[in-house]
Amino acid sequence: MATNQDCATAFSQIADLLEITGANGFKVNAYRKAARSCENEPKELGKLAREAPAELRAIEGIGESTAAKIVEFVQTGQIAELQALRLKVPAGLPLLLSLQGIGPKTVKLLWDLAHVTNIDELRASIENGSLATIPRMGEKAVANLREAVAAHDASGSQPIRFRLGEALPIADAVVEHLRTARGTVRVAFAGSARRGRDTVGDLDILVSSDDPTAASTAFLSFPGIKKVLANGATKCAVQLNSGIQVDLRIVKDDAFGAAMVYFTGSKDHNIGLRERAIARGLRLNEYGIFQIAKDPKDDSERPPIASKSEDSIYEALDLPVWPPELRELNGADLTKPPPRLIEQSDIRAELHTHTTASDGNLTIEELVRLAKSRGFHTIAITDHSRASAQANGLTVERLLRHIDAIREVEARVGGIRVLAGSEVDILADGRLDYDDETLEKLDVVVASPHTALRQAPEVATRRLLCAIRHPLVHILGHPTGRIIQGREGLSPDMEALCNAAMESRTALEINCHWSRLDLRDTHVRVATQIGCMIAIDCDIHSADDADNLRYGIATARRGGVVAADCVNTWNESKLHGWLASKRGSPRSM
DNA sequence: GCCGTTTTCGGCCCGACTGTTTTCAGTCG
Repeated sequence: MATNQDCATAFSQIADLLEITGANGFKVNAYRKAARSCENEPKELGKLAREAPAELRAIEGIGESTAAKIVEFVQTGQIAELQALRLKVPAGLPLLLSLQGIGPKTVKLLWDLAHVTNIDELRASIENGSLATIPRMGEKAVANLREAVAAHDASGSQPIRFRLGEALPIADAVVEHLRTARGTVRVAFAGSARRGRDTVGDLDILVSSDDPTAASTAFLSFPGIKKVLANGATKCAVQLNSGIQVDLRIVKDDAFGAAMVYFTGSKDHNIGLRERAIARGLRLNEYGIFQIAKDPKDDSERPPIASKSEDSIYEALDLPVWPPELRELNGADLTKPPPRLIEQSDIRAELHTHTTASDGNLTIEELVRLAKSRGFHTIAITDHSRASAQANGLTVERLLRHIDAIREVEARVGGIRVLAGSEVDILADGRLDYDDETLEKLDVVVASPHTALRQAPEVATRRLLCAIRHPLVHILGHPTGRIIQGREGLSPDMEALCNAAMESRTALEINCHWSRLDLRDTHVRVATQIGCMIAIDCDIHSADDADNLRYGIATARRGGVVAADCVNTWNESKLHGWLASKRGSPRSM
């Protein structure tokens, strides 16, 4: 079955092959845009193609031809045009596009004039000197190619992406490093890190300065630089020892807002803004919004209509200000005011934590004091159930003693509600790991899948529906069990899960750990559109885990979550009222 | 190939840096 990612990959491949064969650039871009649309589409394309193919056309960037290709792909497992292109172009050539500094023109040049058809032949032609004989291949160009091939040999062909929790601390450190440079006025990170994507390809840092040389010098003194990729008057790029690329742009402070819009992206959002500017006789670039001169020969400089702040750019285009996390390609009407998204400061409770009783390294009391220090009114202690033996899951007897210990700490510490809960395994067949009699003794039940994470989608859907509809379950924990760059996890029918969660008043978790972020952004979008309750929890095993909240919030914002949707933002009485509503007789305080 | 608040045809975001060339092509974001 063709997944959304499969469709995206197929369109990307068509774009690569067209590009190498010298096809029209706009056609290539159209396929690239179609690929991004497939990747970002929350609905299952396979299901749409079978049940409502006409709806494919409603997706931004999908037209008559690409819609037909999706249907063809779903029905036959292949796309004739892609097959035909593969016959025309040697199989090893598209890989060359992934090398740093090599684009389609160079690949075609290598193919036509040096008869290079794969990376091994490229390596050979570099070493035997034959490459240097073709046009535009000077000493430096050949040296750069040699380095690009070496980098590919070292890291493999997959472009390296960094998980948000790995990238943001580096972005913070670079920003901090530049803040003290002479002449620095404002400094911030932009790009996909600012948009809160679960992985990022590189970091974009923006600085406004009245001394650009001081700014770039400071940047190049950041510790751990492996290689300087570019070093110009307004733009620098380096690769750090960790492999991540960091780009710096330096602008005058007057242009900081326009530059932030530009470098935050996404690309498609920027194009949308530019098209709107053009329709109004304006021009938008990273320096501001400008009136287009009536006389094309008139190149005198005019001051921008707007440039200083991001808000001013949106205002000048008669648009509401879009939060970075929603500046993606999702067919959104830019004129429609975006929701007021949840913020980290809205969170008042943590409902998923582990102590030394299972696999955490904090005691109950340490966890409670941590939650109190964050100003929370409630914390739930939810150690693993017995099936998670590798995590020292609690037997029923241990659980009962644990509940007593939790009550004792709550009374002793005071000033915060401490809930006795459990993260109960959802067994492969959908049953829960404790019987109902045991579950009824708990204030909060988080039900999560930990094993059998390669089940077929239909089986996984049935399994998770059992847990969602179980009358004693409050929260479905990390619903797919994915580990970013580690394992795919389950692929349940998310719409079915969300509809059931809505009916049963069960919350769906966004697990904040940056290796999980599960639910992922596209799933959250489905959930908010249906109106589900969302739980945003740090799954705390150690004190540091509490700091992962920012990643969960970013994912929630990308999915359009507003504070009211999220049970962790509710005040004490509303939260406890909901928890108790799934119990016969609520515990009295 | 996609798309439409001038358009169903004729547009399609825009600028910086690098390297190879003497005015620009290619890549990148």
